[in-house]
This record gives sequence, structure tokens and C-alpha cells, in this order.
Amino acid sequence: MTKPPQKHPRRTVTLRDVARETGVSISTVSIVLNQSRLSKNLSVQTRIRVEEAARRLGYTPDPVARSLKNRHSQTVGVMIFDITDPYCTRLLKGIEGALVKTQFLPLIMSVQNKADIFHRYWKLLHERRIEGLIIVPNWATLSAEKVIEGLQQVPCVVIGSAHSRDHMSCITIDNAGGGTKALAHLYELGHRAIAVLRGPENILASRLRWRGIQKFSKDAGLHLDPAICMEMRALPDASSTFEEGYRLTSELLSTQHPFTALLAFDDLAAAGAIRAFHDLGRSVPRDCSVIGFDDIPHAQLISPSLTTMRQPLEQMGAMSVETLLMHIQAKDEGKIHKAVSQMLEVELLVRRSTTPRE
Amino acid sequence: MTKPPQKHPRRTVTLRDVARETGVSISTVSIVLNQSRLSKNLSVQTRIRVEEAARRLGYTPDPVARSLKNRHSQTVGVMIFDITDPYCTRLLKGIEGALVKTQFLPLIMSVQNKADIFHRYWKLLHERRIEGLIIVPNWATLSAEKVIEGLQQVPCVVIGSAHSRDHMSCITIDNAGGGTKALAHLYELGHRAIAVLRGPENILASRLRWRGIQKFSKDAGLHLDPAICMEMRALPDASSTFEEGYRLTSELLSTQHPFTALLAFDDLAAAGAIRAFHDLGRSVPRDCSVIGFDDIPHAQLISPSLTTMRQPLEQMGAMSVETLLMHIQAKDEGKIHKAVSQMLEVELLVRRSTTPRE
DNA sequence: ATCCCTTATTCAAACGTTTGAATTAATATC
DNA sequence: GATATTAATTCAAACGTTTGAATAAGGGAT
Repeated sequence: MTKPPQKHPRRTVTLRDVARETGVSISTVSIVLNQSRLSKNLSVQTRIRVEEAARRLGYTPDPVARSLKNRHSQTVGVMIFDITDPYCTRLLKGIEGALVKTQFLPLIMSVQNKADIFHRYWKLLHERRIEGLIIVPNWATLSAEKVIEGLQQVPCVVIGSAHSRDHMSCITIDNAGGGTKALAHLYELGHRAIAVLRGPENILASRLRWRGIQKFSKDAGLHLDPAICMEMRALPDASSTFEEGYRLTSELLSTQHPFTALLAFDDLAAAGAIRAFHDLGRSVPRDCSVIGFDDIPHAQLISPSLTTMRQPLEQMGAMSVETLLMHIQAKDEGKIHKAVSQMLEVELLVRRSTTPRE
Repeated sequence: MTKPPQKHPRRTVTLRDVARETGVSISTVSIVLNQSRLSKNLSVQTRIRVEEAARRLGYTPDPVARSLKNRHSQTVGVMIFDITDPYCTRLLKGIEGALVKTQFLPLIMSVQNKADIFHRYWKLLHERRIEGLIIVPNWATLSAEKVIEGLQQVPCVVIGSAHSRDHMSCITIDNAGGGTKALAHLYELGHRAIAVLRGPENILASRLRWRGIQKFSKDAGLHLDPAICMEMRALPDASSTFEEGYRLTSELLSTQHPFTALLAFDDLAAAGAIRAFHDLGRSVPRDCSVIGFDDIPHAQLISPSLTTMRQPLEQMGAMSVETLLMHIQAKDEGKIHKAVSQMLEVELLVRRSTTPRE
């Protein structure tokens, strides 16, 4: 397995070399090595002779030449809207892990949540003949949905945003269910005066989570006092929910409305809330329980560690790859893989930031 | 006979199309559009005619065909040793941002700190004809250095680890200086009993930072009590410093040795330390000031926000790209760009976790 | 010998570029 | 008028594959 230090003229081994070595034509070698349709006629001895020689010479096919010939690049694009969002870490890991088991490699681009950058990158990726695209509109402001529409030409999977065009699959989580579960958790701990930090109205996930929260409230007969349900403003990027969480919580505390638990739109907002409590001399969870949403890596690092609704991000990444591959394969065969829409459950992860009401 | 059955009416525009349109040969078009050496002979009118037509038809060169011809892939690899390390976020942003201004696109791979995976990925990247490689051995256990040696064939830049082989540039930070500055900060705040959480011995940065700490201690005549200088064990990955920081700090507190400040190897260790204080009912910074190192995104999220030595990670990423491009360009011209070793300063970022000794 | 199957293998044309060398035409030099 | 020089453009080969069509080599059966 060790390669002796080859001298400089280390030309790569091509089909031609293998052909010359075995005294057979280039075509034959190609046919054998690809086990292509024609190979079923080939005599067994040629086949093994070629295979043996290929191995001996260390032949590896040139993906570039191959791409040129058959319009396959063995590459998929990954468009992240905001790569500094900690939400992406686990997701990327899942994508990368699944992808590398296949013949595909990812081109990861960070769009900075700008439509024009998206288009520029899309053009780049398109030129490179990417065979599929995974889109992660992790902080999709309004424009994003329109942006995505333009892409007819390549199989797509969207993660996190239920965006089901017929040629475009999506992987989402049950945001409403998550909202319900989160509130249920606080309720079961005995809390009744519960503050809510809703996400911005322009984010779909906000509306869904809020819907789930309302549903539980209604079903359980729990009154949600509008005075302690705050809504975030529209924010420029995902990371801003931290500051916004801080701001709203400070505000909340200054109104003197009592509450014993707080449900935050996401983990960053929850972290911001905890900071606010901290700064005002309150303690979490003693004075107030806090629950987040997402389970970003931060969540277990802050003090106290954060109870949250865990998104199965690695799984979502892997699943997006899987789905994308099906689309690609179908397209190769001239068919169309009908777009699917998969929704995953989120899971309550109890850490230290929530506690029973005394 | 012509082929009427056009499969895709959306056939991409090639040089041939532009040539046909302008009544000139393919070569000419290529020469004009590349402004290649031969183009200085071309008549101005042909040139503008071609350029105009190319624009009108929306010609874009096919990177794949181009790669095949001239062995350039316009692609660089980025090998991250541990992509879940929050240290990478800002770095990636810097790399990506700088790269996208050029003609290059990144293939980002996460090696999971395993030598064999590194080799497998390297092979993949090599096959893809990457023109350069950025290596981020962000938690390089012993083996890594050897691993890197094998790569003779492509321009390389290593980030974060002073690894100066003659064909390989590196971007590092002044770890020793950072250690010095960090301790100086605590000292200037009036702290004299200072605990230190040293990084694992097998990590180069640990040794350097410790050296800087010792230097300040000597210069300032500050005694560092060995009883409160702990050293981390060898750890499997970067994120483990959190737990290790927690563990060591708990231990530290149990020994009853008094100290008023703590200098942690990195931000995660500092976060672990803060958690430990928190769990034992101590308050940061009231009972003890804590300083970290790196300024990962977490640092401003934990409570209290973390005073730390900020690494200019975006800049390092951008700089690595810049350096890599010089290597690549030199190689294209048949020269060799002598490897350079750039060291950047780290900057003290005072937040809320450090405070003057009452 | 002719015809027709198989079976095993090769031809040759693409894919879209780049580029040293060749070609042509026009102009200057002797 | 012959020749060299220059300018403007094109030829043609190459990069390493893939693959439908063509070929060749063996049989039989008539």
C-alpha cells in the first residue's frame, strides 16, 4: 500500500497505458473496467488480464475526462444561506458523511443570505456541471423562496423549509409538534405562567412553532398571557436571535409580569435569555426555567446546559443526500423521481435549564 | 445529416456556436476570449465581433473541458481535521470568502482526525486534479504531521500548525505571545493567585502557549503555583476540552487551593471551567476571573461573555488562500514559490468574565 | 462456397477546450 | 522580381474517456 517515492515524471496512468500493457484496445479496457453493457461478450480471460494490469499499474479513471464525455461531474452543490449559523455544523457533518460514501463530492458555498450571491454561485455550480443541489435556507428571508424557484435544471433537495415544488424534495422537521412538545414539557413540570419568545413573523418556522404552542395551550386549557408573549423583529441573520432574545427577555423582566418559565424560539434566543437573567441577578433554572429549540452545539456548553428540542440534523443531512441521489439516478435513467416531502420529529432533550416549579 | 432530435433544447453554448455565429474559427474565438498570447495579433474588429457574439449568445466556458485540456481544475481542496470544532466556522468563512473572488472553488472535506480517512480523501482530491490544498489540522494528534509530509505533488498551505516544509507554507498565530498577553491581562487586573489549565502536551499550541505564560511569569516575577497549574490529558478531539476543562476545574476547586483567576487553554475549556464554577455555586467573575483563547463563536454567548485571546481566523483563512494562489501561480509558470511562514498576532478581547481583583 | 449466427474485439467519433505550428495575405527589404 | 517580415487567422492534435457501430473470427447449416 506504500508508494515508493516516484520520480518526477509521474504521469498518471491512463486507459492507454493499461491497453498497451495488455495488448488490447483502449475500448476494451474501458469496457472491462466499467463493466459496461458490452462487457458481457468479453472473454473471461481478457477481462481478468485487463483487471489485473489495471490494478498493477495503479490505474484510476480520470473524473474530468469522464465528466466531459458523459456530462456527469460526480459533484453536488451545497448552498448554505448562512454558514456562520451554528445550526449548520451538525447538518454539514451529516451531509458530508453520507456523501463521501458515494462517488460524489460536495461543493459547499455560503450565500450570505443574498439573492444575487445565490445566483452568482448557482451559475458557478451549474458551469461545473453539478448533478444535484442541496439547499439549506437556514435563515431564509422572504426573497429566498423566489430564488429557489428558478432552478429547474438540476435535482434539488431543500432542508428545513417546506418548499415542495414538484421537482424539488424537502426534508423538514415537525416544527408545530416541536412547539407543542416544548410547551408540554414546561407544563408537566408544573409551570403555568410561561413566557414565550416567538421568532420573527417572516420566518416560516416561527409561525409553525407558535401554532404548535397555541395548540397545546388550547388542548391543555393553559392560558398564555399575551403580556409575556413577545415576538422578535425581522432579523438580518440567524445569529441575531441571541441579541434579540436578550433584549426581549430584559424587557420582559422590566415589566414585572411574573413568570416561572420561558420558551424561546431557538437555542440562541434561549442563550440570550439566560444571559439577560444572569445580568439581572436572576438564576436559571431556579428563578425561571428556559427551553430552547434546535440543539446546536452551544446548547450543552452554556451554563446551565440548555434543555431543548433536538433536531436530528445529522440524520437530516444524510437523508437529504439519500433523496438527492434518488433524484439524480432517476434523471440519469430518463425518468423523474417524484419529489417527496419528509418530515422528522424533534425530540425533547432535558438538560439543566428546566426544573419543576418548586 | 444534421441531427434533428435535440434532446435538450437548452444545449449549452460552446465555442463552436460563437464561431459559427461570427464566421470565424473556433481557435480564434478561444484566443479572443482567453486573451491568450496569440491574441495580440488579432485584428481589433474580429475581437470585438467575437466578444459581442459571445456575450449575446451567453457563452460560458466549460470548466470541465478546460480542465481536461490544460490540467487545471480551478478547484482547491480544504482538509479540515475536525469540522465539528467551532474554531472552524470563522476560518471557513474567511477561506470561502477569499476563494470565491477568484476562479477557484473549494472542495471541503472533514477528515475526522484519522490518518486513513485523510489518505482516502487526499486520493479523491488528487483524482479531481485539485490545484492546491489548504490543510487545517485543528486537532492534530501526533500522526498528522507525518501524514502531511506525503504530499509533494500539490501546493499546500497549513493553517494553525507551524509546519514548514520547504514546499509548504503555513499560517500560524503567535501562541506564545498570546499566552503572555493573557497572563498579563490577569496580572494587570491585580490577580496574583492564578490557576492555569494547560492544553494537552501532545498539541503543539499547548506547549507554545505555556511557554509564553512561563515567560511572563518570569519577567513579572509572578509565581505560578504548580498546585494550581493543571494539564489536560491527551484528548480525542477538539470539543473534548470542554469536559476536560470542567473536570480539571472541579478538581482544582476541591483542593481548596485559593486562586482568583483562571487562564484556560482555549475557549471551550474556559466554558467548561465556568460551568464547574457555576455548578459549585461560585460566580464568574465575582469569585474568579476566567480567560479563554481563540474567540470561537461560543465565547460571546456564554454567561458571562468570555474574555479571550482572539485569533484573526477570517484573516487567516483569507491569507491562506492568498498564499496558496501564489504557490499555484508559480507552479503554473514552472517556478517554485518558496514556502513562507506567516505568524499573526492574537488580540486581547475583554468581555465580562474577567474583572479586577476587588 | 454462401449465408447467417454468435462471440470477441476494435474503430472512430464524440465531449469542449487550448495552443504550437502551419497557412495565407499583405507589406517591406534587398 | 525574389525574398524576408509581419499580421491575421486557421489547422490539427491533444487531454482521457465512453459507446454505437463496424469488423473479424469462428462455427454450423444449407
